[in-house]
Amino acid sequence: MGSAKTFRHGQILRLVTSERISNQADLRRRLSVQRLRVTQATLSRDLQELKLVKTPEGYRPASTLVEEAAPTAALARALGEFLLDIRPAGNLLVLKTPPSGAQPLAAAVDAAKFPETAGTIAGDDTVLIITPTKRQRESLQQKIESFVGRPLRSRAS
Amino acid sequence: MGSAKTFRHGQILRLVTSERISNQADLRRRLSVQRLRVTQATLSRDLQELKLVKTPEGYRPASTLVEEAAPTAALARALGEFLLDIRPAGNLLVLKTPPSGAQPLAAAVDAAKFPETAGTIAGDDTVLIITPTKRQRESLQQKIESFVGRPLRSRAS
DNA sequence: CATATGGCTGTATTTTTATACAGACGGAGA
DNA sequence: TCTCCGTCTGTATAAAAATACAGCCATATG
Repeated sequence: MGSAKTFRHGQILRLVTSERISNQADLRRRLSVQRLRVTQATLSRDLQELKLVKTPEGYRPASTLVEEAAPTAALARALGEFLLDIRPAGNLLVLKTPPSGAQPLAAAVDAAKFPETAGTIAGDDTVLIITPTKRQRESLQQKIESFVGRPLRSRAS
Repeated sequence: MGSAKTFRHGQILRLVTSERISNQADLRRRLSVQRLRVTQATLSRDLQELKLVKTPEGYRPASTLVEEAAPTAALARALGEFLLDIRPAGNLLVLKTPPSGAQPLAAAVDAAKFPETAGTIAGDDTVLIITPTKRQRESLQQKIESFVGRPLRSRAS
């Protein structure tokens, strides 16, 4: 008998793909229905070996975690990659990027769906963000700056 | 001041994408370097809001978890999708699939690298698995059947 | 056969994460 | 202004997960 573990792994995979199992005690209960009695410790090891990670929706194979992350994650990446400068101007916010960086950055800003943005326009190395009021521009600017972890060139008001 | 949380989220995203952070206490330490002092409880909430999940390689945005799962996970899926019947024959194991299902199923079997398999041959709707001995075929068959959660058509010996 | 080795598991415990609860704060409206 | 509400956070605790350690069993080796 050396296939008990393999068998159990198969059952675990079936269970987690077919129903929502939110913790190891849960998994243990489901398995015991199938005459598989093991301890939580063993399941902890099993889940690691199967590369299943715990998500709010239960355990998932790492590969199928294709759901969208919070859009802010993409924005943080885009800002880190493209943002050179922030230039506020009344109710407008101008973001400078390297050549051809504006489009992807603007896309990320759009995806973040900030309530302050009335609209964005992207050129080649410039993104223009339009907000209804100066106050909202300040709010948005503050948020965007919070995503940037390094100093920018200038930010004269 | 309502952007403290947003700022912290940005910093967290930067941290987890740039370095390997293996638990919340760790994250807490890194943040405190940046003058951000919060408790573990807050970080637990933050990570949930940012949809970051804990993996052996640190916290990751759910979307970028593109690494390969354990090959058995892929096999379980492939079996669920393609396997119609298991037909043992001495030291051979024949898997029947729907039309054009054999190639992907065989690929998954190969990837699983069972020690019993001497080789596999895939036609259009048939996978032939060759094992050195009948005993090994039985072992492999048992494993494969363990991955299947539903009854199959026949399995006459 | 006797001993050694490695894989697998359970027990007991530690470590990590989630949450119940309450307080602080700011904004909206009377 | 005062009160109500909702958001955010900390404290304390509960819940969940990981792991140190030991034992068991099967196989390998002399």
